[in-house]
Amino acid sequence: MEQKHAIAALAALAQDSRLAVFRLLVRSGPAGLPAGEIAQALGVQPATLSFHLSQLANAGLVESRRDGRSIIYSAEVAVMKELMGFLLHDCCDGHPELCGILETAPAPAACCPPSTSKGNRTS
Amino acid sequence: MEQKHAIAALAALAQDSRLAVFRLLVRSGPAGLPAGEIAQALGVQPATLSFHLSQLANAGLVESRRDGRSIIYSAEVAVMKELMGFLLHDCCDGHPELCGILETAPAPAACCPPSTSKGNRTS
DNA sequence: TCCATATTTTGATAAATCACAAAATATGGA
DNA sequence: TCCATATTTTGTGATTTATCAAAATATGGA
Repeated sequence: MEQKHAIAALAALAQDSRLAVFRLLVRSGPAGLPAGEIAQALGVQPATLSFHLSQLANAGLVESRRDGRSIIYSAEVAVMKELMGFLLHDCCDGHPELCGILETAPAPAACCPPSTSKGNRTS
Repeated sequence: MEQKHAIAALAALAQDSRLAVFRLLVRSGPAGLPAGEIAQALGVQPATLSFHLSQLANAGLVESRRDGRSIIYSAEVAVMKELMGFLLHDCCDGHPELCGILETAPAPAACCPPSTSKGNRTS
């Protein structure tokens, strides 16, 4: 991932409606959601949502597929991983133990806490 | 982490100079770098850099400490982790295996590839 | 105290971004 | 084909953001 692409992704997420859209799509997984449902769930007008969805799509954070009259959007989680890698690239100049990022829960764990255990507190 | 804070962090990173600053500080680890060196390394004017550094600091992405006449900035990697967790919260509605995020290298691994092993099997 | 260095703050202009309304495009069914 | 539904595109005004120059603040040493 190059800087230009990273900026596009970050800028796409740095907006209230778009961040909400993305997180909603992350929750809905590969199945995704039609634009209409997203608009309804978030209470934004269809035209405004469409604007934001295209921003997210241009940044590669969501993908779309048509299903009849609806267009289903879903999150591209892999791009998020790339973004993370880019942001934290070569941390501590090859001595990652210095920043302690490996010692505590990594992003995926924070992302997907197992629904079975609730008493999950990070010390 | 709340949405407001996440937006602030994302917006702070969604800018060329600031993203470069942050990644430079990630590389320099807890030791950090004085503002002057950052300005020189990136070729931005001190006043402009100061503006960007305060944006990053307000977002909690960097911290500063004084060392004589210099002010040393360093990256707050922990905040990045929180941000990741927030962005990918409850992915796939409790079925993270669906998006495959757990199966490949997580963000920290991408961040800090162990210098010893390179065998990274991503399908 | 006085001066040089390091950094931040202020002020102003140019550019980018957001939200809404209205019109346009695409699909499915009668 | 014609119409209703779903989504996108276009146009506009208001807000935000980035950059530079100049002034202000803070620290260390003579």
